[in-house]
Amino acid sequence: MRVTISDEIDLWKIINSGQCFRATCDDSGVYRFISGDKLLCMRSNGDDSFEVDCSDSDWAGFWSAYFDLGRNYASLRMSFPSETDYFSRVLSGGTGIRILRQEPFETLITFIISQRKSIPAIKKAVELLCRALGEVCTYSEKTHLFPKPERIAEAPDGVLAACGLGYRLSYVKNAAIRVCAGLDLNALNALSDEELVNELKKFEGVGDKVASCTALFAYGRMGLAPIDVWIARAIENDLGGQNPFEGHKEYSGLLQQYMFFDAIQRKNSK
DNA sequence: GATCAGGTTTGCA
DNA sequence: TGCAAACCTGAT
Repeated sequence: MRVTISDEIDLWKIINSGQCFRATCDDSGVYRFISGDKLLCMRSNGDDSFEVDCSDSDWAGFWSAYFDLGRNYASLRMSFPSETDYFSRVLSGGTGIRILRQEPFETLITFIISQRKSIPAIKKAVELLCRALGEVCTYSEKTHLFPKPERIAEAPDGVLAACGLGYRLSYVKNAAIRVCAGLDLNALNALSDEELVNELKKFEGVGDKVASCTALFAYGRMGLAPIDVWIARAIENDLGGQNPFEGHKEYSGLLQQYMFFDAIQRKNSK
Protein backbone atom coordinates (compact mmCIF):
# COMPACT_ATOMS: atom_id res chain seq x y z
CA MET A 1 0.00 0.00 0.00
CA ARG A 2 0.97 3.63 -0.31
CA VAL A 3 1.59 5.87 2.68
CA THR A 4 2.33 9.55 2.91
CA ILE A 5 4.88 10.98 5.32
CA SER A 6 4.75 14.73 5.51
CA ASP A 7 7.80 15.23 7.75
CA GLU A 8 11.39 14.83 6.58
CA ILE A 9 12.61 11.23 6.40
CA ASP A 10 15.64 9.78 4.62
CA LEU A 11 15.78 6.01 4.82
CA TRP A 12 19.35 5.76 3.58
CA LYS A 13 20.61 8.14 6.27
CA ILE A 14 18.56 6.37 8.92
CA ILE A 15 20.04 2.95 8.22
CA ASN A 16 23.53 4.41 7.87
CA SER A 17 23.50 6.47 11.03
CA GLY A 18 24.64 3.65 13.28
CA GLN A 19 21.45 3.21 15.24
CA CYS A 20 20.36 -0.09 13.71
CA PHE A 21 22.40 -2.94 12.26
CA ARG A 22 20.01 -5.22 10.39
CA ALA A 23 18.18 -2.84 8.07
CA THR A 24 19.23 -3.13 4.42
CA CYS A 25 18.78 -1.43 1.08
CA ASP A 26 19.01 -3.40 -2.15
CA ASP A 27 20.13 -2.18 -5.57
CA SER A 28 16.58 -1.38 -6.64
CA GLY A 29 16.07 0.99 -3.72
CA VAL A 30 13.91 -1.27 -1.59
CA TYR A 31 14.61 -0.89 2.11
CA ARG A 32 14.01 -3.75 4.51
CA PHE A 33 13.50 -3.23 8.22
CA ILE A 34 13.11 -5.93 10.85
CA SER A 35 11.83 -5.31 14.34
CA GLY A 36 10.29 -7.73 16.81
CA ASP A 37 8.48 -10.33 14.73
CA LYS A 38 7.76 -7.95 11.88
CA LEU A 39 9.46 -7.31 8.58
CA LEU A 40 8.83 -4.31 6.36
CA CYS A 41 9.82 -3.59 2.79
CA MET A 42 9.61 0.06 1.86
CA ARG A 43 10.40 2.16 -1.18
CA SER A 44 10.34 5.89 -1.72
CA ASN A 45 8.28 7.25 -4.61
CA GLY A 46 10.47 10.30 -4.72
CA ASP A 47 7.98 12.69 -3.16
CA ASP A 48 6.52 12.31 0.30
CA SER A 49 4.87 8.99 -0.49
CA PHE A 50 6.24 5.50 0.05
CA GLU A 51 5.24 2.01 -0.94
CA VAL A 52 5.12 -0.35 2.02
CA ASP A 53 4.22 -4.04 2.05
CA CYS A 54 2.49 -4.14 5.43
CA SER A 55 -1.15 -3.92 6.42
CA ASP A 56 -2.86 -0.70 7.30
CA SER A 57 -3.06 -1.69 10.93
CA ASP A 58 0.61 -2.67 11.11
CA TRP A 59 1.59 0.65 9.63
CA ALA A 60 -0.58 2.67 11.98
CA GLY A 61 -0.09 0.46 15.01
CA PHE A 62 3.57 -0.45 14.72
CA TRP A 63 5.75 1.07 12.02
CA SER A 64 4.60 4.64 12.57
CA ALA A 65 5.93 4.43 16.09
CA TYR A 66 9.08 2.66 14.87
CA PHE A 67 9.84 5.61 12.57
CA ASP A 68 8.76 8.06 15.29
CA LEU A 69 6.31 9.69 12.91
CA GLY A 70 4.49 11.45 15.72
CA ARG A 71 7.35 13.89 16.06
CA ASN A 72 8.23 16.73 13.72
CA TYR A 73 11.94 16.41 13.00
CA ALA A 74 12.06 19.30 10.54
CA SER A 75 11.13 21.78 13.24
CA LEU A 76 13.31 20.07 15.84
CA ARG A 77 16.32 20.13 13.55
CA MET A 78 15.82 23.79 12.79
CA SER A 79 15.55 24.58 16.48
CA PHE A 80 19.25 23.84 16.94
CA PRO A 81 21.58 26.79 16.47
CA SER A 82 23.34 26.65 13.11
CA GLU A 83 25.45 29.81 13.13
CA THR A 84 28.80 28.05 13.05
CA ASP A 85 30.13 26.34 9.93
CA TYR A 86 30.26 23.07 11.81
CA PHE A 87 26.63 23.02 12.94
CA SER A 88 25.45 24.42 9.65
CA ARG A 89 27.03 21.44 7.90
CA VAL A 90 25.90 18.91 10.52
CA LEU A 91 22.29 20.05 10.55
CA SER A 92 21.83 20.34 6.80
CA GLY A 93 23.62 17.02 6.22
CA GLY A 94 21.38 15.36 8.79
CA THR A 95 18.13 16.29 7.06
CA GLY A 96 15.85 13.27 7.17
CA ILE A 97 17.53 11.38 9.98
CA ARG A 98 15.06 10.10 12.55
CA ILE A 99 15.57 8.18 15.79
CA LEU A 100 14.05 4.72 15.40
CA ARG A 101 12.04 3.24 18.23
CA GLN A 102 13.57 -0.24 18.42
CA GLU A 103 12.86 -3.31 20.50
CA PRO A 104 14.61 -3.03 23.90
CA PHE A 105 16.16 -6.50 24.21
CA GLU A 106 17.51 -6.48 20.66
CA THR A 107 18.86 -2.96 21.13
CA LEU A 108 20.54 -3.82 24.41
CA ILE A 109 22.22 -6.94 23.03
CA THR A 110 23.35 -5.35 19.77
CA PHE A 111 24.91 -2.39 21.54
CA ILE A 112 26.65 -4.70 24.01
CA ILE A 113 28.08 -6.46 20.96
CA SER A 114 29.03 -3.12 19.38
CA GLN A 115 31.76 -2.30 21.86
CA ARG A 116 35.18 -2.05 20.25
CA LYS A 117 33.80 -3.31 16.98
CA SER A 118 33.53 -1.58 13.61
CA ILE A 119 30.09 -1.26 12.05
CA PRO A 120 30.67 -4.10 9.51
CA ALA A 121 31.87 -6.32 12.34
CA ILE A 122 28.79 -5.48 14.42
CA LYS A 123 26.48 -6.27 11.52
CA LYS A 124 28.21 -9.56 10.90
CA ALA A 125 28.05 -10.68 14.53
CA VAL A 126 24.37 -9.71 14.88
CA GLU A 127 23.48 -11.48 11.65
CA LEU A 128 25.28 -14.65 12.74
CA LEU A 129 23.47 -14.51 16.06
CA CYS A 130 20.11 -14.20 14.33
CA ARG A 131 20.84 -17.05 11.95
CA ALA A 132 22.07 -19.29 14.75
CA LEU A 133 19.30 -18.67 17.24
CA GLY A 134 16.54 -16.55 15.72
CA GLU A 135 13.24 -17.95 14.49
CA VAL A 136 12.66 -17.99 10.78
CA CYS A 137 10.50 -15.07 9.77
CA THR A 138 7.05 -16.08 8.54
CA TYR A 139 7.14 -13.48 5.76
CA SER A 140 10.43 -14.61 4.31
CA GLU A 141 11.95 -18.02 4.89
CA LYS A 142 15.46 -16.70 4.38
CA THR A 143 15.17 -14.11 7.09
CA HIS A 144 15.64 -14.73 10.78
CA LEU A 145 14.17 -12.67 13.57
CA PHE A 146 16.32 -11.48 16.43
CA PRO A 147 16.63 -14.36 18.95
CA LYS A 148 14.39 -14.47 21.95
CA PRO A 149 16.10 -14.10 25.34
CA GLU A 150 15.47 -17.78 26.18
CA ARG A 151 17.31 -18.94 23.08
CA ILE A 152 20.39 -16.90 23.92
CA ALA A 153 20.25 -17.82 27.61
CA GLU A 154 20.13 -21.53 26.77
CA ALA A 155 22.61 -21.45 23.91
CA PRO A 156 25.85 -23.40 24.34
CA ASP A 157 28.86 -21.11 24.59
CA GLY A 158 30.25 -22.64 21.43
CA VAL A 159 27.26 -21.43 19.41
CA LEU A 160 27.59 -17.91 20.77
CA ALA A 161 31.36 -17.92 20.28
CA ALA A 162 30.86 -18.84 16.63
CA CYS A 163 28.99 -15.55 16.21
CA GLY A 164 32.18 -13.65 16.92
CA LEU A 165 31.10 -12.21 20.25
CA GLY A 166 34.58 -12.55 21.74
CA TYR A 167 34.89 -11.36 25.32
CA ARG A 168 31.33 -9.96 25.07
CA LEU A 169 29.97 -13.52 25.09
CA SER A 170 29.33 -13.61 28.83
CA TYR A 171 27.84 -10.10 28.74
CA VAL A 172 25.32 -11.17 26.11
CA LYS A 173 24.49 -14.43 27.82
CA ASN A 174 24.12 -12.90 31.28
CA ALA A 175 21.86 -10.16 29.95
CA ALA A 176 19.63 -12.78 28.34
CA ILE A 177 19.60 -14.82 31.56
CA ARG A 178 18.54 -11.78 33.59
CA VAL A 179 15.70 -11.05 31.20
CA CYS A 180 14.60 -14.69 31.29
CA ALA A 181 14.68 -14.58 35.06
CA GLY A 182 11.88 -12.05 34.93
CA LEU A 183 13.41 -8.64 34.39
CA ASP A 184 10.83 -6.79 32.29
CA LEU A 185 12.68 -4.46 29.93
CA ASN A 186 9.45 -2.83 28.75
CA ALA A 187 8.58 -1.93 32.32
CA LEU A 188 11.74 0.17 32.52
CA ASN A 189 9.96 2.67 30.32
CA ALA A 190 8.31 4.02 33.44
CA LEU A 191 11.66 5.18 34.81
CA SER A 192 13.17 8.62 34.44
CA ASP A 193 16.10 9.01 32.05
CA GLU A 194 18.63 8.84 34.85
CA GLU A 195 16.98 5.87 36.55
CA LEU A 196 16.73 4.03 33.24
CA VAL A 197 20.42 4.50 32.46
CA ASN A 198 21.37 3.35 35.96
CA GLU A 199 19.14 0.30 35.64
CA LEU A 200 20.66 -0.61 32.26
CA LYS A 201 24.17 -0.21 33.68
CA LYS A 202 23.41 -3.00 36.13
CA PHE A 203 23.92 -5.38 33.21
CA GLU A 204 27.46 -6.65 33.09
CA GLY A 205 29.33 -5.08 30.18
CA VAL A 206 26.98 -2.10 29.98
CA GLY A 207 28.54 1.26 30.73
CA ASP A 208 27.51 4.84 29.96
CA LYS A 209 27.74 4.52 26.19
CA VAL A 210 25.76 1.30 25.73
CA ALA A 211 23.19 2.34 28.34
CA SER A 212 22.67 5.70 26.62
CA CYS A 213 22.38 4.10 23.19
CA THR A 214 19.80 1.65 24.48
CA ALA A 215 17.85 4.40 26.22
CA LEU A 216 17.89 6.56 23.10
CA PHE A 217 17.25 3.98 20.40
CA ALA A 218 14.88 1.65 22.24
CA TYR A 219 13.15 3.95 24.72
CA GLY A 220 13.21 7.13 22.66
CA ARG A 221 15.00 9.12 25.34
CA MET A 222 15.94 12.08 23.19
CA GLY A 223 17.56 13.87 26.09
CA LEU A 224 20.39 11.37 26.30
CA ALA A 225 23.46 11.78 24.10
CA PRO A 226 25.78 8.76 23.93
CA ILE A 227 29.39 9.94 23.80
CA ASP A 228 31.52 7.62 21.70
CA VAL A 229 34.93 8.19 20.18
CA TRP A 230 33.45 9.95 17.14
CA ILE A 231 31.43 12.39 19.19
CA ALA A 232 34.40 12.90 21.49
CA ARG A 233 36.59 13.67 18.46
CA ALA A 234 34.01 16.08 17.08
CA ILE A 235 33.86 17.90 20.40
CA GLU A 236 37.63 18.02 20.49
CA ASN A 237 38.31 18.91 16.85
CA ASP A 238 35.25 20.84 15.70
CA LEU A 239 33.99 22.46 18.87
CA GLY A 240 37.21 23.36 20.65
CA GLY A 241 36.49 21.00 23.49
CA GLN A 242 33.12 22.53 24.31
CA ASN A 243 30.33 20.05 25.01
CA PRO A 244 27.36 21.07 22.85
CA PHE A 245 24.77 19.06 24.73
CA GLU A 246 24.51 21.14 27.87
CA GLY A 247 22.32 23.75 26.23
CA HIS A 248 20.03 21.26 24.52
CA LYS A 249 19.11 18.88 27.25
CA GLU A 250 15.73 17.89 25.88
CA TYR A 251 16.98 16.83 22.43
CA SER A 252 20.70 16.31 22.90
CA GLY A 253 20.32 12.70 21.72
CA LEU A 254 19.05 13.88 18.35
CA LEU A 255 21.80 16.47 18.06
CA GLN A 256 24.27 13.71 18.85
CA GLN A 257 22.81 11.61 16.02
CA TYR A 258 23.28 14.43 13.51
CA MET A 259 26.87 14.90 14.71
CA PHE A 260 27.58 11.19 14.53
CA PHE A 261 26.23 10.87 11.00
CA ASP A 262 28.38 13.81 9.92
CA ALA A 263 31.48 12.22 11.46
CA ILE A 264 31.09 8.84 9.76
CA GLN A 265 30.13 10.43 6.45
CA ARG A 266 33.35 12.41 6.52
CA LYS A 267 35.32 9.33 7.45
CA ASN A 268 33.74 7.32 4.62
CA SER A 269 34.35 10.03 2.03
CA LYS A 270 38.06 10.18 2.76
C1' DG B 1 51.99 -9.03 10.74
C1' DA B 2 50.80 -4.79 13.36
C1' DT B 3 47.31 -1.82 14.62
C1' DC B 4 42.84 -0.42 15.62
C1' DA B 5 37.80 -0.64 16.27
C1' DG B 6 31.02 3.31 17.88
C1' DG B 7 33.61 0.22 25.23
C1' DT B 8 33.79 -1.77 29.88
C1' DT B 9 36.04 -3.65 33.70
C1' DT B 10 39.77 -4.03 36.65
C1' DG B 11 43.73 -2.58 39.06
C1' DC B 12 46.66 0.78 40.84
C1' DA B 13 47.95 5.48 41.92
C1' DT C 1 38.35 10.28 41.26
C1' DG C 2 41.47 9.44 37.54
C1' DC C 3 44.10 6.93 34.30
C1' DA C 4 46.11 2.90 32.04
C1' DA C 5 45.95 -1.82 30.58
C1' DA C 6 43.55 -5.92 29.18
C1' DC C 7 40.01 -8.01 26.67
C1' DC C 8 38.10 -11.40 21.69
C1' DT C 9 38.01 -11.07 16.95
C1' DG C 10 37.69 -9.21 12.39
C1' DA C 11 38.93 -5.49 9.30
C1' DT C 12 42.49 -2.62 7.16
